[in-house]
Amino acid sequence: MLSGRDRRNPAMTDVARVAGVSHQTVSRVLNGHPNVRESTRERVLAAIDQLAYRRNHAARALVTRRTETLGVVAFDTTLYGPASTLFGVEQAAREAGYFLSIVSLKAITRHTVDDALSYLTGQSVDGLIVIAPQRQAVEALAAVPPDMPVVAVEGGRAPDQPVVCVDQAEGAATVTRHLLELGHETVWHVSGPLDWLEAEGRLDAWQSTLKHAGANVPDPLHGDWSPRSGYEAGQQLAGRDDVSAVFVANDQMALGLLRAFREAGVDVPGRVSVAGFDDIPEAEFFSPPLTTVRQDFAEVGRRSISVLLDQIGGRDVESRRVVVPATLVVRASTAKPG
Amino acid sequence: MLSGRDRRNPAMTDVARVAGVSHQTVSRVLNGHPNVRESTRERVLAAIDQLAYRRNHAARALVTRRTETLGVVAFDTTLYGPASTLFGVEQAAREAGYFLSIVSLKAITRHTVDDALSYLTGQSVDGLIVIAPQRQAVEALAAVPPDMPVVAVEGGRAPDQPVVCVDQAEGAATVTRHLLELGHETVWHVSGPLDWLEAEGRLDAWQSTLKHAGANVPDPLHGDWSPRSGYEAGQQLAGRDDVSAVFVANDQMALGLLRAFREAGVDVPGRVSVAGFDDIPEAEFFSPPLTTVRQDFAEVGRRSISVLLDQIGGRDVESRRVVVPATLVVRASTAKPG
DNA sequence: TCGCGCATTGTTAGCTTTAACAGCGTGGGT
DNA sequence: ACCCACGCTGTTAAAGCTAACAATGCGCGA
Repeated sequence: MLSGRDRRNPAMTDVARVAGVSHQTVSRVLNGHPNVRESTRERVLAAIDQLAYRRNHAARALVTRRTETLGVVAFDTTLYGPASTLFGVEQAAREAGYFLSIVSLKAITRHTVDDALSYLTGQSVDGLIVIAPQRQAVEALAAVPPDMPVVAVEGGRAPDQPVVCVDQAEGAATVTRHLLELGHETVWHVSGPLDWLEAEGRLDAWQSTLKHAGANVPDPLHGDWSPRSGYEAGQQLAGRDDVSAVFVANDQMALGLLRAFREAGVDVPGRVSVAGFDDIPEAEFFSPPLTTVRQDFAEVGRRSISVLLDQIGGRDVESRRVVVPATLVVRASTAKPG
Repeated sequence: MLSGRDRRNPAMTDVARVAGVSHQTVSRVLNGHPNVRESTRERVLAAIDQLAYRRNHAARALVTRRTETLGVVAFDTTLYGPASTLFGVEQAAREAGYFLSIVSLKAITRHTVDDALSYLTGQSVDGLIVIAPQRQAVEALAAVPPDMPVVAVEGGRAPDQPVVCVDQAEGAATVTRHLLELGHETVWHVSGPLDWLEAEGRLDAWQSTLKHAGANVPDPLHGDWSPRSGYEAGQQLAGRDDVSAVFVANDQMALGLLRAFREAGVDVPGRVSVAGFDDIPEAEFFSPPLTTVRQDFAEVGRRSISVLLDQIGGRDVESRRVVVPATLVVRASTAKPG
C-alpha cells in the first residue's frame, strides 16, 4: 500500500525467497522470537533491508486482532487546554508505539460523542481516550462496549471508567486562598459554562474555600470561556465598589475582564486583584501579567496513555482515578487590597 | 477487536447465515453494488442490525490495499495556527470518510520529519498531509515515495508537491499598505523565525510593499513567535522616536510588544500603531484591540483534503498550488500618526 | 419449444500475516 | 545402539474481506 495501487509491495514471502528461508522464519525475526540462528537472522535482516520491506499492518491486524491504534475523541482542539492535552497524549502514544486516530468535535452532545465513539470502535482501535470535559461526554461513555479499554480525561467522577484529570479543586482552592491571604474580604468568581466539569470543579472549590474561611460568598457570574464573555462579566463587576478580588475560571476570560476593567478605569491590581486559570503562554504578557493556575497537560497526556495501556495489557488498573496537581503561578495581577 | 481479545466479533459469514444468503451478497449490500434484489437487501440489513455487525477494517484494507486513513504530520499543535489548521483538516477528512492518523512534532528537523513520514507510510496511509511551515519540512518531503499522494500545507513553494497555503504575501502587503495609507512614513517589522516560510513570506511582502511605496525600509527585528520575543522587540522599539507604526508577524508577539510599549509609556495607537497577524481569539481583547490579518484555517484544511483526495482518486490535480486569501481586520491598535 | 440475455446469487481464490504443529538433525543418557 | 529432548526450520490453516468467475432462473423472441 505504501507505494500504492499498481505495483505490489514486497511481502514476507519475497523476503523469504531472497534470504533462502521460509516466510515464517522472517516473521520470527521480525517479532523477535528466540530460536532463530544468528546467521539466519542476519540473512533475513539483510534481505529486508535490500527489498525495503515493511510489514503489512492490515494483515497483521487481521490475524492478531490488534491494530496498535488508539482512538481519541476531543472537543474543540483549537482551545489551549484541549490542544495541549492532545499534544501530550500524542507524544506518549507514539513513544509507546501506538498510532493515534483522532476525532475532534465541534460540539459535544450525546449524539456527536456516540457517533465519534462508534466511528472509532468501527475502526477497531485497541483503546479509547476521551477528552471529556463535559457531562454529556461522560454520559456517552456508558455506551462503549464493556471490553473496550477507555480512559476519560478531565472526566470528573465518571462512574465506571478510569479517569485522569488535573486537580481542579486544589487549583481553584489555592488561588482563592491566595487572594484571601492577601487580605481581600472575599473573592468574586466568573465561572465557565456549568455543563463543563472543570467549570463546576473550580466553582465548587472556590465556594467551599470561601465558606471554610468564613468569607461571604458572592453570586458567581457565568461565562463561556471566551474573552468576550469575560469582557461582559468585567463590565458588570467594574460597576460595583464591593469587588476587590476576582477569580476568573480561565485566562481567556480573564483577558476580556482585564480589558473591561481598563476601559472602566478600574486599576488592576491597585483597585481589584484578578486571577485566572490555565496559564496560557500569553498570560505572562497580559497587562498586568496574570496570576493564574498552571495545569500540566503533558503529564495528563502521559498518565492517560499509561492507564490505558495498563488496561489493554490486562494489568490491574490500581488507580482508577489519577489526579495531576495544579500549581499557582503568582504574577502582577494580584496584590493586597488598596 | 472492537469487543476484544476473547469473544469473536460477528463476521460477514455470520450475517450471511442469519440472512440466508452468501457472504458475498452481504458484501454487495455493504458496498452498495447494484443488482441486489430489494427484499434481499432488506433481509441483509436486518441481519446486520440484529448482530450489530461491523465490517472489519483490517481485512478490507488487506484486500483492497486502501486503508481509508490519511496521515498528518504537524508541528507544535499547541500553537493557534497549527491547531486550527489541524482542526480544519480533521473535519474535512472525516466528512470525506477518511480516518486521520496524526504525528505532532516538538521540533522540525530533516530527521524528525523523515521519521514521522516513514512512521506513517509504514502504517500504509492512503495519503499524507504535511503541515510544513519550515523549510526543513518541505525538504524532507522529497523523501516520500513518488506514488504516495502528498499535500504540503503552508509549504511555500515546495518544488514538486501540491501546496495549499494562506496568501501570506497579500496579507502582509495589505496590512503594510493599511499603515502607510493612515499616513505613517514607514512601517517597522518584527518578523518570525526566518526558517519559517510564513515568516519569510510576510517579511518579503512587507519589504516590497514599502519599496513600492517609496518608503524607507527599516531593519527588521526578529522574534520566535513567542510573546516574550515580542516583548523584547518592543523594548528595543520603545526607545526610538522614529517608530510610528509596527507590523508584528503574529498576534502573540504583538501582545508582548504591546506590553513593552505600555511599560515604557508608549501609547498605542496614539504614539505608535501596531498590527499583528493571525487574528487569534484573544486579539480582539488586547489593550487596545489589535488590528491584524485573519487566516481562514478551516478553509485551508478543507482545500488540503480536497487536493489530496483528488490525487488519491487519480484525478488531475489542476491546481498544484492553492492559495487561500487573508483578510485585514482593522481594530483600535492602528490610527493616523499623532 | 428452445435458446439467449439479463438480473441475481453463489463459489473460489487470494490479499498478508501469525499460530499451531510437524519435521529433522544433534547430542546425551541408558 | 536406541530413544528422547531440544534447537531450529518448514508447512498448513486461519483471520475476514473483495474480485472474478460460475451458476441459476426467468422472460421473451424465434
